[in-house]
Amino acid sequence: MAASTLSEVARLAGVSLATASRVLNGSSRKPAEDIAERVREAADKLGYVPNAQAQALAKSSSGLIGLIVHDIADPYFAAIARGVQEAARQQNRMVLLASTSGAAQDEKEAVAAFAARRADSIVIAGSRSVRAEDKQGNIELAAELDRYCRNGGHVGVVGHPVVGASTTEGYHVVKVPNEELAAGLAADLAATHHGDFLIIAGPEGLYTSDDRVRGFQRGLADAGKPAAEVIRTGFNRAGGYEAGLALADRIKASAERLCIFAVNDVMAIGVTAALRPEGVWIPRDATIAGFDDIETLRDFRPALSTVHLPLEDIGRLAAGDPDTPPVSGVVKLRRSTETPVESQA
Amino acid sequence: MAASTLSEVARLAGVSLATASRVLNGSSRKPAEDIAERVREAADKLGYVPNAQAQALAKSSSGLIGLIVHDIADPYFAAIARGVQEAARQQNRMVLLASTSGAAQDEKEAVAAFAARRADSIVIAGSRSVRAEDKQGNIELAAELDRYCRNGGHVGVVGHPVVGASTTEGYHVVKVPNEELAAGLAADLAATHHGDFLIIAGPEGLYTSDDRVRGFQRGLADAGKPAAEVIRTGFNRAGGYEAGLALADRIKASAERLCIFAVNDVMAIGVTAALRPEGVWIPRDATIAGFDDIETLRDFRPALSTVHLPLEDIGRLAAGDPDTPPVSGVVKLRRSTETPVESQA
DNA sequence: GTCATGTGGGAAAGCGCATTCCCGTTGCAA
DNA sequence: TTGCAACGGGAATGCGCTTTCCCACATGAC
Repeated sequence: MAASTLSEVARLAGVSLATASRVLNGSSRKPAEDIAERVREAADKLGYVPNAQAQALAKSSSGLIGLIVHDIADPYFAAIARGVQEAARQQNRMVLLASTSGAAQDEKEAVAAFAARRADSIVIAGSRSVRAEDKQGNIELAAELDRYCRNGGHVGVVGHPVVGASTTEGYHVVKVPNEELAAGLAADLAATHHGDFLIIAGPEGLYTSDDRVRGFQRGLADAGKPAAEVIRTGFNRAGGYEAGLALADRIKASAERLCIFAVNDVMAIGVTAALRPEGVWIPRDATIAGFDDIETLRDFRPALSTVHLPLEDIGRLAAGDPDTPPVSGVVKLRRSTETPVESQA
Repeated sequence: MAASTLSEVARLAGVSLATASRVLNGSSRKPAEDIAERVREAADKLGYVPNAQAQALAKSSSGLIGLIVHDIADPYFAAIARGVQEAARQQNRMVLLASTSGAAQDEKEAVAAFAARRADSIVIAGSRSVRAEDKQGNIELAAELDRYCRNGGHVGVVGHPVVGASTTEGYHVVKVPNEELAAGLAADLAATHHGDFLIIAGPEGLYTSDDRVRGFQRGLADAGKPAAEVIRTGFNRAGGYEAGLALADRIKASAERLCIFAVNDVMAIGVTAALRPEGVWIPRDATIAGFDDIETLRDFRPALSTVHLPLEDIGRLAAGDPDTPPVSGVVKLRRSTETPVESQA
């Protein structure tokens, strides 16, 4: 049994298709109340559910908003997704999800799929990359996006413009002041930490990571500190863990406390997790700060110093919500970078 | 400029609509290679992207799979969402997301919206509830689902059947052995813990919570222990936090260590977070176990004893992936329920 | 050479709906 | 009473595509 159609409803109510349509879906023309009532009754009796596909086809507007993330189970993206979801809800739309694990090629396919579904707008979260292996993918992605925009689509990108995208109509970037905030974090840390700094970053070419590294270094420089050494690894917990493992001996051997900046929270957690079984305690033997202020991680101990980012707002902004304030982060210094009492003075 | 259509492609290639369709979208009839090539070239030149809406309308199959969660930012749901997403990818579909914060009324609307989009199948994650205030909502939800199934839709529900749903064709439940696993957890804990047990549960009527409570009590009984006191609170971190606050004094006053079972991990984390500033240390002053084994929480210290649930698999199963093994959880005893050395013997 | 068979392309009929015309009614002013 | 505008309902068209049906042609066997 297929779902009942509008024409069935119209027939049962004894009215024309047009009238039934006008009654059931908001039209500017309002049929008389008695007729409307008859139509509604008929629809109710048949359990009529309008076919959104057909509506979309007829009106050429799908009520869909596409969301592209690396991994929906990553709390960073999940938080953004929540914001997008909320904005969609307000706009009376639904969100279409695509996970791509960050490959530009996959993202291109996702954009094409969204375009095929005639999504009203597309949100791309997740860091852009200029790595060589992504070059071809980036070009194709940019072309696909460009085409989508020219066909009237709206695109919201979190963080950085898609590499090579010519800024066309309907394309907007939610800027995240990664560099400034990282600089701020460095400044705050430099105020109390007197030893070396070390940065655990994602792979080179990842914009978000690179921005944060640059900002942090600038902050250090402004504070009159020497540049920090940079270790490159995966942009996730596993990457942090690995780096932590590699670092343990060095920390234990050194007399001075090291201040580690991991370019995102989950990496910082990974570092901490690797260091702990090695007997390296935070903040006693080393201090560490992250970035993002992931909600699920706030109960970690030692509480992680980080930079708070309004991820939900970012999602809302990218989804085109006009009432959301612009992105502004806040440095949160917590226990993980506290200077222990015995080493003060 | 609207996207180019199939008929434009056909015209440019000098073939009929039918032929173009057969070339570009998998049909059983394969046009001759030279013609096919011409069509593909034309499509390429025009940047043709098939209109999935129109395709869906014509073949009455949308390639959409709807996912209903309470909150996509909750790591539990995010993990399930990842599984659903993967299954969708394998089936060459896209997932449509809806967050409802658990209200049956909202879920009903989400189902209706999915039905309107002619989603091929719907996955409902999140706990069902028999609370009085959800009664009406549940009835409507069941009716909506029933209608959707009769119209040929497939529904996968995580955990428990929707209250009042008559098991129709196309309706399947991914059973999660909450009760058995909770019993297993209780048995394992009872083997080493000799004091009282206490359960921090979600609101009464929430199936998942109730099952875990019942299972835990049964496990205690089987081990010859008296039933645990049950505290009811919110099924989230805030609920756990509140309960922890209320519990702190009692724990401090008591000479005996209490073993707390929070019915999910985030609640357990909430409890721990509330207890910590009160000077109550886990596992020294009390032990605690959770449920779900949320990935993001695995780096918490003390490591949380819990029951591992294959959340991604659950998502995959609910999305109708046939290759996924059935759900089986595992009790994970970790540091949070370890008996400290000084109190042994 | 004829007819059955098969092959491959095209015309056309929808899929379910919104919307533009079109036309019969009604209300009101002149 | 007539004329005109405003109103409200219906027929028909089209959104972009799939698919059935039909037909022209080529091929083979007899």
